[in-house]
Amino acid sequence: MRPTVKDLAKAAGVSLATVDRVLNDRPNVSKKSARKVSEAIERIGFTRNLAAANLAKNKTYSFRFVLPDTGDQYLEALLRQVEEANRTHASDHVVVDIAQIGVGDPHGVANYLATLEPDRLDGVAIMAPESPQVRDAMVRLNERGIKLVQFLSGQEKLDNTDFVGIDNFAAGATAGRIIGQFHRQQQGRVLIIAETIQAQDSIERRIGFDRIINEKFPHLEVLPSLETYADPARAKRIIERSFQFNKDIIAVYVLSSEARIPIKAVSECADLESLCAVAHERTPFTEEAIRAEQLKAIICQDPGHAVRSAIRIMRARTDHREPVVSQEKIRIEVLFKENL
Amino acid sequence: MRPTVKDLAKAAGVSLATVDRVLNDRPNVSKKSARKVSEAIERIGFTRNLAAANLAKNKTYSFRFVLPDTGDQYLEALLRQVEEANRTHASDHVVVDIAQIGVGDPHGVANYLATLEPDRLDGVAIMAPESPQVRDAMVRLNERGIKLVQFLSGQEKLDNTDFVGIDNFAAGATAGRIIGQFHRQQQGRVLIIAETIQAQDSIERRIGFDRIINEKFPHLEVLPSLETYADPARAKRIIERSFQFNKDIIAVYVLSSEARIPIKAVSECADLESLCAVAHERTPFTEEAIRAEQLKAIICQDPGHAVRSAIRIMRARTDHREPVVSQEKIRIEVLFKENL
DNA sequence: AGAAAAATGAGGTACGCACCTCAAAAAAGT
DNA sequence: ACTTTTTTGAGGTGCGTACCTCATTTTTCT
Repeated sequence: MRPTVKDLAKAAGVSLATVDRVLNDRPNVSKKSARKVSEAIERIGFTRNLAAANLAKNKTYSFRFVLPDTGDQYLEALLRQVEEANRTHASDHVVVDIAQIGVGDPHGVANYLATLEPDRLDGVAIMAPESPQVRDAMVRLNERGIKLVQFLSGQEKLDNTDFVGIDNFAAGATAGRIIGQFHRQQQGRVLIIAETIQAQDSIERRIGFDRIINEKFPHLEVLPSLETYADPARAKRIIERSFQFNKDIIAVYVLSSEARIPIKAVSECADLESLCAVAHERTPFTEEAIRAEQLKAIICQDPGHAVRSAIRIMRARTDHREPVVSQEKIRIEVLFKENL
Repeated sequence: MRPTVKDLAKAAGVSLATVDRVLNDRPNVSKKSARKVSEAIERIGFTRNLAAANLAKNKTYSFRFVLPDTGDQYLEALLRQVEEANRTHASDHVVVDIAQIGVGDPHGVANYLATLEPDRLDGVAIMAPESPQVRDAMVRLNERGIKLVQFLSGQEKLDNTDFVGIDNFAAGATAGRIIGQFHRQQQGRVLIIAETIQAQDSIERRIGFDRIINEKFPHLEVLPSLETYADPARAKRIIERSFQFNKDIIAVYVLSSEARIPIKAVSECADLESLCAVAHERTPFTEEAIRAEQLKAIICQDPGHAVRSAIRIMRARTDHREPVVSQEKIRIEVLFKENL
């Protein structure tokens, strides 16, 4: 049988009340008693029954995902996953909700974070671009005791803060590997398209991509990144011009998570099927495109896994447990038509 | 607040005892009362607090993984994952253990399964090759009330039984896609190696592989499967002969989960780096090989995810809940050097 | 109508823990 | 040695559920 607090009290030679004081950091415990208890914990291998503890505390975990208010398909998938997680965890006394915020306005995000109170919220998973204000607000959130997860976003990693997401250098390198291997003997140029290259993740992917192409596939020439600014007309214009000036484009790599605009623009001025196009994130659009062999590969991170991982981490932190590292590592998935 | 049994009793207009009788399938309940209770459950959205229930029942879940006793690296990884899961779930009143059985002997496996008692074991995850005896023993396990998961194995899927693993047709097709795309304009032959083609998963992978090569990359010729029977000397002999008779082998696909023997044999009679070699499962060996670019891609299923998934499913079934389908789907992962 | 059977309600105990009070003991300060 | 402060122990209550007993009511059967 697993030892209980009673066994622990007996083993430590103190009363239940003292054990309780030690376990829950209550005042008025002598060093000697504290030591006796911790020693006994080690000796008999006591672990608190979290279910019983939460029952007694009548605790419900409350977590929030702070996400951008853009409307792209990847974000929609995330929203769905959060809602699903909320449903499936409801029986677990875990409540998850969403706040969508204009991430274009770092000040607004910071203000929002400043309003969050630790008595009503246990943890926050934040997806927002790097910015000093937000960064600062996050540090202060942490200080107020709200557990923090940097979620899928191209932020610099804070100390003592968990991160859920992929290594974007590696993701870019993977794209480079695929495009390179598909064109081992064929010379040509690679078109790179991003929504904006201000985004940290796009920058990192680009670096990873360039590195492997230069090193392993130097017969390919990587063009400067085009920026669509999420504007279809602009995308069409600049991509069309690129194809005019570069007749030997043989591959396309879309850095950003919203592939729809760039891929549509490319399809209007080139024969997409004969190009080797690689994009990020599985969305209805990219899925359709890979089925039609317009995209040759998709590099993605499973949003469901990401959401669940963030929740598990916030929960572990709230319980003062360590998250299980191996489970929380988000893999860089590569999808072809066959393993969708 | 979440409704409790008390709220439920009040809402149904019956006593706590009657609610208890309904919830726990105890006798002596009139149809009318049963109906009143179930109606109230719907109306107020009652869900049993599982944590409290398990506390009251003092329940520990007990699950067992029945695995082959072969010593290959993939199996070792599985064993490690099960042990890790056992550690991390210990605080959850979940105990997981392992039985390793000579799967070469279906009779032995069936006998073993017959000894398992439902009062000491809640669920079993079985990894064993297809065989009528085993199949039968599994059905009877199910009848005795032990929850069953078909685990990563090339068995025909039983009705009313959960399966954890990948679609091997799709896995083979993915291998075909990779090899095909890497050699779009280059003619040549593809060497296929299996431990034995009796194994259901090897058969399925081969079919999936052939299908896509024939359809999309007909300039590649797929050779008949070689069988190593896990014997390095034999592997070397037959592979050497294959390379002698077929000078234009440009790719190698290893069907089985143990890639070490075939890949080593190939490396001794051909220049592995210049071939496009694809294998299954991430093991220390395949990882090393892909780092050295001897393997170009690995197709795998995350053993950690598989183990955790099996446990979650067995647990859900024991609680009479439905598993969360989306979370339990095992992805076909594709690894390159860059996204290891 | 009466007896037997079935259904119901009221109440208690337990699970492992958190949190509370109050009296008693031990330690610290004067 | 005395008072004050700190520490300790004993005990209780509640979280939401399972499981048990027993008396009482309702239904069913003859």
